[in-house]
Amino acid sequence: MSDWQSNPLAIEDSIAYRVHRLARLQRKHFANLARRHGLDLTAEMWFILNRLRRQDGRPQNALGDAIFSDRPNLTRMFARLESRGWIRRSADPVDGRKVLIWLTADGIDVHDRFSAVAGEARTRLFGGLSVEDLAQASATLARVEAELLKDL
Amino acid sequence: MSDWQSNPLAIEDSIAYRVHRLARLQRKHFANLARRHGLDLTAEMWFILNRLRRQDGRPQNALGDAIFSDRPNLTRMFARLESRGWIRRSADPVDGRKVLIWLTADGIDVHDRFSAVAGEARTRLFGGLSVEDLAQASATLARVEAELLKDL
DNA sequence: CCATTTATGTTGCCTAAGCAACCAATGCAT
DNA sequence: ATGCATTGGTTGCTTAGGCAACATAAATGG
Repeated sequence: MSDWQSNPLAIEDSIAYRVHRLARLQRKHFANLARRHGLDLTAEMWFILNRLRRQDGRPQNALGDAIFSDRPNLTRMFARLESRGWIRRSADPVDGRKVLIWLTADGIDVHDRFSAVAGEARTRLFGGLSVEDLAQASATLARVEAELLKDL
Repeated sequence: MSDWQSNPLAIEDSIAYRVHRLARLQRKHFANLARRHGLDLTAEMWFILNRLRRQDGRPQNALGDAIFSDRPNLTRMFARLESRGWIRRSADPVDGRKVLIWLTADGIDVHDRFSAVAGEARTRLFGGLSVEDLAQASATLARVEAELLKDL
């Protein structure tokens, strides 16, 4: 008997579906939030800006770790950020293969202005949950993530 | 003090990042699994096939509920499934606006053959976790989802 | 030192998703 | 019954992501 018939729980309640939906809802929510603040900024761009705000002047390849973005994706992402004027690229004087990424003044400004808004949104979304619940959920997801990484 | 400086936890550990990464890893994992079984099948297609296996002959619009897919997306998704020969579309004799979606014999075959594989993968990914942990994580995510839906 | 391998980035082609605009069919309200 | 709003679907434009192929620079090994 296959479980699309026998599963007493709707498959929509499974973690896999939930994660899928949640990722899209987050993305949408973030974009709307930014739009309401007059910014054409996506969640992914925000991840990158966050990363760069902590440390820039690094080759593209070293900046995708937070979101496991692959090289083609990073190339295009940085092209978009550059077209918005938030980053600039420079050749690595030491290694001719590398392209170093720097936040521009505009990029820093966008990050710092939107930082408060993002913080409020986080509070609104996660503030109602206990620290224990969040930690437990995060730990469970981390274990699934580890399992997924095993198999690529 | 903004939290990109003060947060003691790496932002990569936050639920938002985790959900984002996990969704992509799931998607990748599923596609690889299908490829290894000789199928050009994505997780999203699988969600739809699952939905149709439970009930087909319904208008497109009624079939996106499981993943909250919007109409343009469904149109294109069904076009891809149709090009693979797994579904067919027919005009609704009662309401000229609607397009009814049906699984073909091939679609049913793909679903039923891959169902076992998907089940094994699920066991591998989630089998190591206790039912309580999974339920708790799912409940926590459901609450975040509810919060996201409030704000659109 | 030269040939081969590796590292980095880019491009092309595909799927997925969101948004806005549009079309056609239906329903509704006066 | 006609005009108007609503519904269902499609198309175009955009971002994001995965994969394969490619170009160039650097490292490595004989």
